Amino acid sequence: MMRLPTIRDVARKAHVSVATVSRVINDSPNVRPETRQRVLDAIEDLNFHPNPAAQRLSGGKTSTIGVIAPFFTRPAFATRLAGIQEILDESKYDLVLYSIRSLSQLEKRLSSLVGQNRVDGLISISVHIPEEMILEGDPDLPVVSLDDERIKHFPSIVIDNVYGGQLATQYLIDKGYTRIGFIGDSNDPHFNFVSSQRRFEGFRQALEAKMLAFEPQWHLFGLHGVEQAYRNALEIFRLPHQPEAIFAASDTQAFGVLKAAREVGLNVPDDVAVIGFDDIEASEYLNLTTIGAHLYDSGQMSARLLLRWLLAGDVHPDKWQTFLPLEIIERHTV
Amino acid sequence: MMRLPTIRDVARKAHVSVATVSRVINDSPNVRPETRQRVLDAIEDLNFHPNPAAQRLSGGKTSTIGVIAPFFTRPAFATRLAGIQEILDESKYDLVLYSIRSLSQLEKRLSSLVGQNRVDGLISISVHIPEEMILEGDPDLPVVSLDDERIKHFPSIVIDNVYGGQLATQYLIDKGYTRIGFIGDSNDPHFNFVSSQRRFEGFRQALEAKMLAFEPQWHLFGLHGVEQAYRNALEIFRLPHQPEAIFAASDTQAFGVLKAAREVGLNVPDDVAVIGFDDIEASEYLNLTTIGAHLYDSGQMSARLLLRWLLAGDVHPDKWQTFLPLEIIERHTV
DNA sequence: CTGTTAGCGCCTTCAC
DNA sequence: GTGAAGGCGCTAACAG
Repeated sequence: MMRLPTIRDVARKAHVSVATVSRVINDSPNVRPETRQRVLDAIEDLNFHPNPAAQRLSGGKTSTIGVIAPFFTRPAFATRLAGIQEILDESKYDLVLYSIRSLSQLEKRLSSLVGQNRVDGLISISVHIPEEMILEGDPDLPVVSLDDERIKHFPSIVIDNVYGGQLATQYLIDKGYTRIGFIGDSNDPHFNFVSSQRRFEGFRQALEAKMLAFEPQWHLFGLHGVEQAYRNALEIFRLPHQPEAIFAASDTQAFGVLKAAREVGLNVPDDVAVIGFDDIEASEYLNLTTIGAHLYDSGQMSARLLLRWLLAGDVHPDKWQTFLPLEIIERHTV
Repeated sequence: MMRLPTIRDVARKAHVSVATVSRVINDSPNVRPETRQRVLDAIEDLNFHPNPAAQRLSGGKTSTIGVIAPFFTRPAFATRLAGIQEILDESKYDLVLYSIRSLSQLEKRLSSLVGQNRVDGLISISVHIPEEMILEGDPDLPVVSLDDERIKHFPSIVIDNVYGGQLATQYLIDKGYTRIGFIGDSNDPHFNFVSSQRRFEGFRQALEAKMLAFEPQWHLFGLHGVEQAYRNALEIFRLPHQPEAIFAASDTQAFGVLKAAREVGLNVPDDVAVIGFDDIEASEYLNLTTIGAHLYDSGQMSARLLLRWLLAGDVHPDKWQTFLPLEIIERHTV
């Protein structure tokens, strides 16, 4: 197995200097068309590809974008990642995946990244990155935040969770339900996610606006996941005085509610209506009525934003914070 | 923003040569403990991290593992990827994600990878990589294949789909069902996946072994996905003479069957039983009885295998092909 | 055990 | 428009 061709081999073959070859590789303008063509031919003949490591070392750029995601905790993340992937795939950037399982791991990962010139840019999905670490350690690093309302110093793509909570609740109200329960997250131990709380806020506001009953025993919180939601829903369903509809802070939790309803023999939506939030893939299978959060699109948006930043050198102020459109996906659980 | 410290800065500070610093970085044995410590201290003081690009260029290694996956087509892939991620996360290797959408894109991607020294190793999920491309272009590239029965020249982690098909079918038979239908994939236009066909083969064998009815109109094939499976199942359910149970080649398709059953008012499992294959996450939400294929674990296994290969220089013959254990996950649809 | 030195492959002034 | 030469940060002989 022989040595890969280098820029020098190309230069020799095309009877030019390495500098010229470098120029055509980086399509610098100052090359006569015919020499350029000669070089191109040589490149073709030799099946030459510039060595990325050398380009990185010499140019100071990595052609790499890091994506930080709390991978395993929720299905929505994979969908967003897929959206990012699709966009980066068409670019010259490699996508390297950093998956984290806790805030402390996030910090570790960040300190191994920040100021080390390992990536040209970063996208963080859902986790709230410690902004000071970046501002202090590598203030010029382009970072785009996806799905974190709390971010301050970086451009972001966010869900208006309060509004989303109102939207879901209002939808239930419009459908004629007046006794509405809520199943959401207790404080998240690993990442301090707050979306559930914000959605609950929207829920309350919508009820208040209509002066509807707000029964504490109808609002239960637990660790995120099907299981906890299932248990909490069971508890609610065993109440003597039950709600007619339940708003779950996420689709996953809505599945738990559905499971509980099935178990106690409650028919959905006739006996109890259920609406979720996110519109993950499985929701379609389950015919879950939910709030669509454009997961895949938002991944694409974040990648496009970062790419433009990398290209233009800065981000247009209009794009600093963009709210995702939210929409009701009507299926069969309401 | 000042220059990052280099190996030279460390050398100066520790009063040694760069070679020595390099030695302690790569923990080479030939360094006196006290000098090593001195170097370590200097590294610590300067917060020095070796520049990966330089290491790659100089050492000829990339510290990068490429993962090739048909990302968007099926949920099972994301789960496997997550397993890989977890293992690589603990290693020094970066995981760069290559997602492909067709066989032709796979070839393009491969030719940009093979022989270009861009990755130290490759894991391919579910897609059948054109082995000659690698054998000819970069015979020393470590490649591990995950979930592709057809692979010949590389170590692999595979599902025995025929056996799995038998297992599912046998389970149905044991439960007393004798009239069993099948919903699977027609020929896959993008990737030539064959798992569905193999599972069908197992299905047939199990029926034959028990001399059970094999009704062509009970076996329908379509593009992979909920929708097609749903349509096909509807068709079957409208037959005058219906099966009592249906084996779907994947969980996703089983969801389509469930949806169809609900729609025509068939109760599962009383009127019709349904078993799937894979045990993806959503299956738990849906209480789907299925064949568990250890998706996450298999991702981990493939990563461990590749890591060992990278470390040891070769793979132990015993590990050349490992079949995943398959198990019946009993839930509520049978 | 430690230091010197020559690359790794490419980019980028700076001359011409 | 093109070439020569230095350097990016690190590793790997080769000496000593």
